[in-house]
Amino acid sequence: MTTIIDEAEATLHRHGFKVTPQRSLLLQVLAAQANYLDAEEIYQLAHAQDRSISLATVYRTLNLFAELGLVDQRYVEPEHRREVFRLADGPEQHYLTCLRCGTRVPIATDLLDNMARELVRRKGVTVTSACACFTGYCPACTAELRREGKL
Amino acid sequence: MTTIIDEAEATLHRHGFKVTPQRSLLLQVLAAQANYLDAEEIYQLAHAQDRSISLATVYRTLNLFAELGLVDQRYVEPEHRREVFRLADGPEQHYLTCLRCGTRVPIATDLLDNMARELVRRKGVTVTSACACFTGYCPACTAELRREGKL
DNA sequence: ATTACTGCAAAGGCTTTGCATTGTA
DNA sequence: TACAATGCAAAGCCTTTGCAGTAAT
Repeated sequence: MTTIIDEAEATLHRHGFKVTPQRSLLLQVLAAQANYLDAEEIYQLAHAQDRSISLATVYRTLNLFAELGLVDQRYVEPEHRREVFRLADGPEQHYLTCLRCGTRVPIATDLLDNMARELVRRKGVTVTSACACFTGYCPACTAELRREGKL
Repeated sequence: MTTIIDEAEATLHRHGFKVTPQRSLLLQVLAAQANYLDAEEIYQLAHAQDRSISLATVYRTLNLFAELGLVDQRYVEPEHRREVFRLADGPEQHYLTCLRCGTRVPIATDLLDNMARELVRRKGVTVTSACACFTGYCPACTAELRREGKL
């Protein structure tokens, strides 16, 4: 059985890139995560397993992976300045970030797909990628704030 | 008749902030623009009218305006790292940025509103702000690329 | 043996901040 | 007059890059 990691390494190979220990390690780290992580977080996780890996390599590798379509490279609220990455396994995920507790609530992708489709229909444009970031309150905090009469 | 600028200055005053020439100038610059501008662009426009204004003041002022709700502070593709600002006059505007010619195609706000509403209905969250950035091709480039058989 | 990849440290781009000065209220 | 706001320059934060050494194919 071929894993995502195997496939990714095959992609590297197919494009003439070398499969280095650092790249394998980063694939392994990414494969173990469901959520988007920033470069620093990815670096920390990798560094814990290989003390010699550098942040520069993490950045270079993530950018390479993004070019090859192996990872989604995005921005999310509220740290909108920082890039986050996730292994491209399934459809891109979008979130609402809770202002109160920081939770990231996933947004059903069909909502965004519908929006993109409608946009294409109405305007005659082509959509190649979309980024939707919502800020607000998660269900738990919404309920709590309502209880406190603050919403 | 009270202008947007008058109202903004009244807001400043009401919150105990001083109405300085720099703030008035920036309001004037922003009021003359329909689109989102980045800090540097705003600085250039202001600087043309007042050689002594500094970029630091532009940043501080824009952040203050954002806190007071006087401007929308956003990120747009493909310069997603750079903040852009626009006087908060009417609903927030979202765009699809054309990869080929750089045009920004406005996205009908009802699409995003619908999405936010559906999100609230399905998940029980509260949405306080939304950011949608689409990347792709504008209608003209979409048509051209189709003609060239590249789409 | 090549040529790409890595680590390190320095630089880059955008934004913020410390401090002395200026100017509004 | 008092305190906020400004300009300047330096620092901060995230990311990229030059270079010499290292390693994958």
